[in-house]
Amino acid sequence: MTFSVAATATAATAAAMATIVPPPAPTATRTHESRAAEPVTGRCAGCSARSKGLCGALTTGDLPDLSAASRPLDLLSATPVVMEGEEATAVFTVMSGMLKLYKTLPDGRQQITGFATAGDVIGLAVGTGYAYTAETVTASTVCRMSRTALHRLMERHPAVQGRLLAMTSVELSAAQDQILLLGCKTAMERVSSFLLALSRRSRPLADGTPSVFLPMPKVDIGAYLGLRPETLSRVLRKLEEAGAITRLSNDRIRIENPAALEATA
Amino acid sequence: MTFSVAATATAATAAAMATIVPPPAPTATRTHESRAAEPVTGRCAGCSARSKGLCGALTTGDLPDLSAASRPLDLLSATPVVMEGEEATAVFTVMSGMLKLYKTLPDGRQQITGFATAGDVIGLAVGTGYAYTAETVTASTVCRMSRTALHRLMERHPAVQGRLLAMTSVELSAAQDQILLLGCKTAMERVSSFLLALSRRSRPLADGTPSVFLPMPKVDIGAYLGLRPETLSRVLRKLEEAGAITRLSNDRIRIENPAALEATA
DNA sequence: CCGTCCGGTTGATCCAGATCAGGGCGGGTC
DNA sequence: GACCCGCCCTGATCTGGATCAACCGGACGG
Repeated sequence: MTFSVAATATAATAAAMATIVPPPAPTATRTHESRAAEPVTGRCAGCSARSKGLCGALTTGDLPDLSAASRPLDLLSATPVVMEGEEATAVFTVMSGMLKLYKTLPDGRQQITGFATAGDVIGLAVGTGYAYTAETVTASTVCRMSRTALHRLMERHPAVQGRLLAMTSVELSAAQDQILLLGCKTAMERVSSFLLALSRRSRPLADGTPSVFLPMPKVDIGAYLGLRPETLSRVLRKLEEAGAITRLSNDRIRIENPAALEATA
Repeated sequence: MTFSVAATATAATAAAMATIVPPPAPTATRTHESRAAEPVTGRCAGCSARSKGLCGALTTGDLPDLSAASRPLDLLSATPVVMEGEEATAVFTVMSGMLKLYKTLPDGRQQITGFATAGDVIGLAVGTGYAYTAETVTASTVCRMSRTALHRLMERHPAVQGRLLAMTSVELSAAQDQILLLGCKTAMERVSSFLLALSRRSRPLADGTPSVFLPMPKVDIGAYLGLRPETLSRVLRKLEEAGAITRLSNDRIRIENPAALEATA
C-alpha cells in the first residue's frame, strides 16, 4: 500500500547507476563502495545517522535487520544518486554531506525542491518513478536500501512505517512553506527566510553568534529560491550593508542580527 | 508517533469553531449538524466518500468503528473549518463541495496551497497547530474526526496508517509539482498546467470534450498560481483567442485543444 | 610561469507581470 | 423599479527581478 506499486528487485546499485548516467560535469564522478568487509551486525551500530531517519525507529536489538538490508556508499561531489522518472528501486539515507533534489522542465529549467543532509531519506516515490533527481553537492556518504527491503522492514517493524509517515508529514509541511515563499515573497524576503531557516538548523560559531554553511554554489541557492544568482548576490550585499549578516568566506555567513532578518522575512 | 504530539481531547466541534471565528464575509456563515438522528452503523455505509480518503482503507465490517468516530457537517460557503496555527484537535474528510487551503503572511498576503474536494483529508498537522487555514469555497459537507479518534482507529486498523502515508506522499508530490510551477514557470505555463491538471481529474462533457469546473473566484485561482487576477484574466483570453479553450460560463471552461495546452505548459 | 575556466560580483538594460484606474454586469436588497 | 456591491474584464503605467555584458580572482593544467 504505502508506496503503491511493489518495487521490482532489479539489482542495480547506486554505484552502477552513477557510472551509467552521463557525468554532468567534466570533474570525475567515480563512486566506490566502502566498508563492505566490516561485520554486518556492527556497521549500523556505529553509524553517525543511527538515531535519525528511518533507523531511529528501530531499537538496538533490530540492528542486524537494518545492517542486512542496507549498504553504505561513499560518493564524490556532483554524483547523481537517483534520476527523476527512473524506476524507483531503492531509497537512500544520507549519512554525511549534502545533496540537492531538483525537478527539470523539458526545456532544461531546473527547480531545486530541497537540500538533503544527514538523516534525510531520499528516493521515496509515490508511483514507480522517482519524483526528482538527487545529486551530491559535496562529497557524501549515503546508505542504500532496496524498496523490497524497506517493505520487509516495515512489515517486521511497524514503527518504521510510523516514522516514515512522520518524516513525510514534516517534508510536506516544509514544501508548503516553500510554496508560500515562492508564491508571495520578494527576493529580500526569500533570502532572509532561507538564511533564518538554515541558521535554526546549524550550530552557532564559537563566540555564540549564529552562522550558516553554504557549500552549494550560488546558482543552486537561486534555483531553490526562484531567483537568479545575480539577484541573490545583490540581495546578500544589501543585507551585509544593512549589518544583518557578514560574509566570512564564500561558503560561510555569520548572522549578525537575526531580528533584522526576521523583520525582512 | 505519526503526527507527533498527542492531541488533547478538547471537545470543540467544527460547528462551534465556525461560529466562534469572525465571519470573513458579510454573507451568513451559519453551520448546522445534520443526519445526527440516523442509525450510527448505517451512516458511513451510504457515504459518497466511502471508498475515498481514510475510509477506503477499512472494510465494510469496520464501518461501526468509523461511524462512531466521525460526524458529518453541512457547511455554507466561505465557512472556515480549520485555522492556521490553532491547536489541531480534529481532521476532516471532504464528502462534497470544495475548500481552499491557504497560508497567510503577517501583512495579509495569502498563498493558497491547494483546493480540497471529495475524498481529501484536511487538518493533518505535524505539530500541535494546523499548518494552514481551510475554508469552504462552495457549500460543502465534511466529516469530522477527532485526533484521538484517528489515533485509536490507526491502532485498531493498521491499514489506516498505510493509507495515511500513501495520501501524504501523494500530497507531497503534488506540493513539489507546485514548487516547480511557482519557481520556474511563466504565467501562461502556470495557467495551462493548472487547467490540464484539473481536466485530468474531472469528467468530460456529454460530447466527450474535456472541461473543468472552477467554482472558486478568480482571485483564489490567482492566489494558488502566484498570479494577480488581472494576469489570469489576460492569460485566459489569450488561450481562448488561440483556440485552446472556450469559456462556457464564468465557472466552466471547455478544453478545445489539450495538445495546445500541453505545448504551453 | 602563463592561459583557461568557472564561480561570483557588478553595472546597464529590458520585460513579464504587478499595480493603478475605469467600466460592465449579474445578483442581491429595499 | 432603483440601488448597491462583488466579481470580472480591460487598458495604461510602473517596477522588481531577469537578462545581457563585462570583469575579477582563485583553481587548475600545461
